[in-house]
Amino acid sequence: MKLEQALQTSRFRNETHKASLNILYTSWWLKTTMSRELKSYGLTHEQYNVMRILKGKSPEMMCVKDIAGRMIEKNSNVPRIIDRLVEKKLVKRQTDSNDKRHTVVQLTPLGLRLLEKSTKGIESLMENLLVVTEKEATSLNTLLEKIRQKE
Amino acid sequence: MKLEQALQTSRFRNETHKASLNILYTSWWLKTTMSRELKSYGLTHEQYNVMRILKGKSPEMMCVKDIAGRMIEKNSNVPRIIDRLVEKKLVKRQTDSNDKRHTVVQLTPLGLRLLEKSTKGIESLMENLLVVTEKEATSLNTLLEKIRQKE
DNA sequence: AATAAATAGATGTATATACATGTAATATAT
DNA sequence: ATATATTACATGTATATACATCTATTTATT
Repeated sequence: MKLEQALQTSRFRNETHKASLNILYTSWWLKTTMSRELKSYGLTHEQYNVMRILKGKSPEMMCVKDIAGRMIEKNSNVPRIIDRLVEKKLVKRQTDSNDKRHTVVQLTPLGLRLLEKSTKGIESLMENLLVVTEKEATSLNTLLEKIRQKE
Repeated sequence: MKLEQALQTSRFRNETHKASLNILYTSWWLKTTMSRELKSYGLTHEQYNVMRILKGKSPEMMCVKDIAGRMIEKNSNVPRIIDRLVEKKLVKRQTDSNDKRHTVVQLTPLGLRLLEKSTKGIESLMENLLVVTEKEATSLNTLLEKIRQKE
């Protein structure tokens, strides 16, 4: 869908302005589509993101700060997301014995199984949804990093 | 900043997977940067978005549904965002006399002045921040619309 | 005209974001 | 060694998202 149609407007100052709205809209669309799929596993996008991060280091435990540093949205309130995962017994949380300021977190076997199932769902969804060539994706990555150059 | 650095990982299945994370991250970055600027005017990104939409049609009044259809995030709870704008006397809200189901909304002179000031701030911020050529921006727009082709 | 269906939006709930503040544990400075 | 600063995290608050449900009004059906 063209952005003009999605936002029901064609008032863009220039292509760069349009691109910024296009990024925000595409991100919302992606997140929404993924969230709908994740809902069938009882997960939110953020809970899934935390679990993916934990999987990346497993079977090592990770502290809250390290998880937060890998989150897409850097202001995520990771302790609270972990609260919900603990309630659902998808992760285990304990105080680090070496440094009691640290809270370390780990996927439970239940969490790992759910992550694997949901990841399959998400990956097949994305494969069908996002039909661009590797070359186009590379070009997109380059342009997005260019737009963030003053980060 | 490279995505690898932002997310502290280099585990991407392929360029398309990386692109999806890149879109989500760039969107978060953009939104955060804009929100910081908008905060100096006492506005959230969503409140600003509603006000921009109202300006686009002013001096006509707009109903809640029409505003919602133009929002970037389609699940925005527009009545509640308007609540906050009404509290701050930035918009005026009333029932449509022709169809009492409709609530029509309009910027107040105060709202219009604040919008003009904040828009100047946002535009100069973006101009300095997003340094890509028109050509690159066009190419980015094309790729984002391609990635959403199955929308 | 009376009834049913559709529409607009208000409102409720769980979760998340954004950010401020509080608290305990550890590291650093004197 | 004691005081101070820093770090890691928990927790509180306002606002937003995502979605369900309720209510008032209008439109369509019979």
